Amino acid sequence: MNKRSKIIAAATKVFAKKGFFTARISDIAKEAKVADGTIYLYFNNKYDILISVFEEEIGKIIEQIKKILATETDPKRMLEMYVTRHLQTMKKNRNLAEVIQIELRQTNKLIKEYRNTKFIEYTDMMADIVRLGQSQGVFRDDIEPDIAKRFFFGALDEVSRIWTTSAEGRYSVEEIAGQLLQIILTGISAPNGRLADPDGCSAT
Amino acid sequence: MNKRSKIIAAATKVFAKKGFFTARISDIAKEAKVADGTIYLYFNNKYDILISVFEEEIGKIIEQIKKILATETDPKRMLEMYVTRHLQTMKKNRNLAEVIQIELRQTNKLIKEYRNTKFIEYTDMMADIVRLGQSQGVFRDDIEPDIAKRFFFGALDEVSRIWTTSAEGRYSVEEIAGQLLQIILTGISAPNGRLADPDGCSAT
Amino acid sequence: MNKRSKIIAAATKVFAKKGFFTARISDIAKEAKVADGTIYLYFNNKYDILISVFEEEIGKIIEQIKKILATETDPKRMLEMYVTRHLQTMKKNRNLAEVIQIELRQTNKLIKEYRNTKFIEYTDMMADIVRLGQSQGVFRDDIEPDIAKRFFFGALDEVSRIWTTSAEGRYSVEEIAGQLLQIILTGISAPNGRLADPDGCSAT
Amino acid sequence: MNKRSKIIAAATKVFAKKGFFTARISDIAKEAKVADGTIYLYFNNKYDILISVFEEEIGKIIEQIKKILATETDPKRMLEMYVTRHLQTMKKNRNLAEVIQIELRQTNKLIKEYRNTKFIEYTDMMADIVRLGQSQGVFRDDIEPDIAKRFFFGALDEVSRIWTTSAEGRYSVEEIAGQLLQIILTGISAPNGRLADPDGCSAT
DNA sequence: GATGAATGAGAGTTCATTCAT
DNA sequence: AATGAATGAACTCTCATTCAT
Repeated sequence: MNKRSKIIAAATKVFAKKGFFTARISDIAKEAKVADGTIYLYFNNKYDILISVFEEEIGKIIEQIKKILATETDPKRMLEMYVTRHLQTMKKNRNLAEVIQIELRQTNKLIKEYRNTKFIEYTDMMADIVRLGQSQGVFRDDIEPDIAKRFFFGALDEVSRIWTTSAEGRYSVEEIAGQLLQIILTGISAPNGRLADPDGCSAT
Repeated sequence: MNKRSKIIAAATKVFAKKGFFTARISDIAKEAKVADGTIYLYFNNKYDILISVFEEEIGKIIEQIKKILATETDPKRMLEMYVTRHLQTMKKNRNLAEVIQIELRQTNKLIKEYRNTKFIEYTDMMADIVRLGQSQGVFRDDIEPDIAKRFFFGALDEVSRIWTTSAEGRYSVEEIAGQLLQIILTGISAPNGRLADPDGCSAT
Repeated sequence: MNKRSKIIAAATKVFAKKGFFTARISDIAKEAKVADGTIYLYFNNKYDILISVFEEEIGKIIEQIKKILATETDPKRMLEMYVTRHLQTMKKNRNLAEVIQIELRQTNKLIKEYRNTKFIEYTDMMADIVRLGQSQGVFRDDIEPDIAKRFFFGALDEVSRIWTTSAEGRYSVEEIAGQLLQIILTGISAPNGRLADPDGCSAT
Repeated sequence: MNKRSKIIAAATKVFAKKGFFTARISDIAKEAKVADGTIYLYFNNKYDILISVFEEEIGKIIEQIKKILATETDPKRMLEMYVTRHLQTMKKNRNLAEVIQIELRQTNKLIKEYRNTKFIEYTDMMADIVRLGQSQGVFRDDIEPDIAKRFFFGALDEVSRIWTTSAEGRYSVEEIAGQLLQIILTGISAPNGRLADPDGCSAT
């Protein structure tokens, strides 16, 4: 594992634990087992590390989900995969989950010139699935894909905090994903469409 | 307007604009038109200001929504009111929206001993509405209220960012609320129940 | 008791407990049961309070000792009275003892222009006793009164810390005074003079 | 000279000149020709600097005096050496003298948990000399060594202020030491003992 | 490339002092 | 005369960043 990757991994862990501002460069250096100065051979400054964590780690998820979605054409199944995969990743890699949740909202304030394109790409995938479903007539036409993507991402993001907040961490990914999909799929399916959910109201 | 309220208002504005960490005490003081030291007559430290902003401002929303909900008994209408009111407040008071979104996730890291009870109270109101609907048979029984509350709050919170992010700020509260309720209500209504939405699948 | 005296008393107590720098004006105000601002009706600033404590409290001791010494003409007895009285006062009024010990050395650094005349007056009384004894032939001629006064005051001052330091506080004023006088009187008495101490070496 | 020593030296000088509280960290940094932050690489905080100055500088004196005393067995000569050496050091290193005089009394108030062990060690050396003399029958038995050590240290400490106070700085170490030893040795010598001082009353 | 000691700007907080009431 | 809320200058300490080795 090269130094850069080691630093990214260390930064993810430290940012998750302490938050961007409270984290010190020396914390990251210690975690990565390099000298403080070494970090500046690979990154311009503290913000650059944050952005890199984002881009690289979210980049990985995007690749994974893209690959999975490529094997599927049914919008409902695609949505199911997206949701399940997201929750799986977040449960497994809680540090990343924390970093996304915490820092996502900070970044624009910190670095005005930075457009978080990777993240936009990630949520836009969901909007695309919605559009696909609408064009096939399986999703309601009266849903705005750009609102829906926020709606779904927000729901996913907040729900996945369930594993970092201690209280209700007992739920499995499957349970959570099931509940979410229940609501989402029922909610956006075209009224006369065929629901993925066999409990749906399509049976006459 | 008393000094304390002036400082709370100024802090809300400054935190919203700059984020908690980037905001300087002197920024808040200048905004509130008081001396730096005056702030410490009303608050113990910077974190205390943050917590106070939260408690007081969310407290107000809770009061408002409680009052509204008291006039209504139909769970679907209650959910509608909750959603609409939340979005209205957030659109009107964008600073508060920002502070909630940005800082909500930071607070636990900063002040370990702080349990954000007001916020929990706020989201628990939604879990209660879901439970009420289930007991009346109008909401699906297979929805976990504690997961649903996260789902809905996350969706609401993320969706309301639409007004701070410049791009798609064109949507009105009514449009957004309509979209959300469309999905939510269809998604959680009992399959055999009568949907508020006339386009529902109940017609055989 | 008038306000000014109340403040002086409070300041003595607070300075003794916390030291001049660590003491806050509001501490003194609270102790004196007056408002912070009231203090500035009687004193120019914090340093002024310190100086006043000195002048007034040491002033009292000077008066007392002057009165006592007036009744006596034997230099040895006078020295005895000075020593005993000093130790008695310091044991009884530990706050004052602390203030003298702590602040005496600070004052010149704080206020360059301030000459602690009262204190000089106090120690000069001892030099005068020595001179008197020398003129009467009961004290050695080879002792410099100006060195001796420092010697004796330093010894007295340090010894009286015994009551503030917890360890060896068991000694009574009489014991300590006895020990000191033993050394001092034997030490400065004229070799051929008649010692107050019967164990002296005058017996041929 | 390493950085730590440079800072200690600078701090001694600055504390002596301004006193602990009035001294600013930046004064010490400037005097030591390092950056403010550098100080915190070697010391935890301002108090830590003060304590270190003490421990290190008094430590040096202890070593020196220990070495000298090791060459001597006569208690009277030992006392003479202690006194002379102390005064020599204080005259030469006036800054240290000031720091000891000023700060010695403050430290306990500042840092409750701090026991100034080095200092206690230093004064206890004097008590030991007294005990040794008593066991050899050359010092009076009726002197309490723990009171005597305070007596002598207080006298020494106050007397050495003579060189910082401008007025009577004309005296040489030898003169002052002579005067002190005159009083001390005469004062504590056993009545029937042979005095070091040939002018003593032993000659019949 | 790698190190980590050194830097110094900057921020939170305190508290002596003021002044409107 | 008395109050105490308000002020704002000043200080300690932190930590991102640099650079000589």
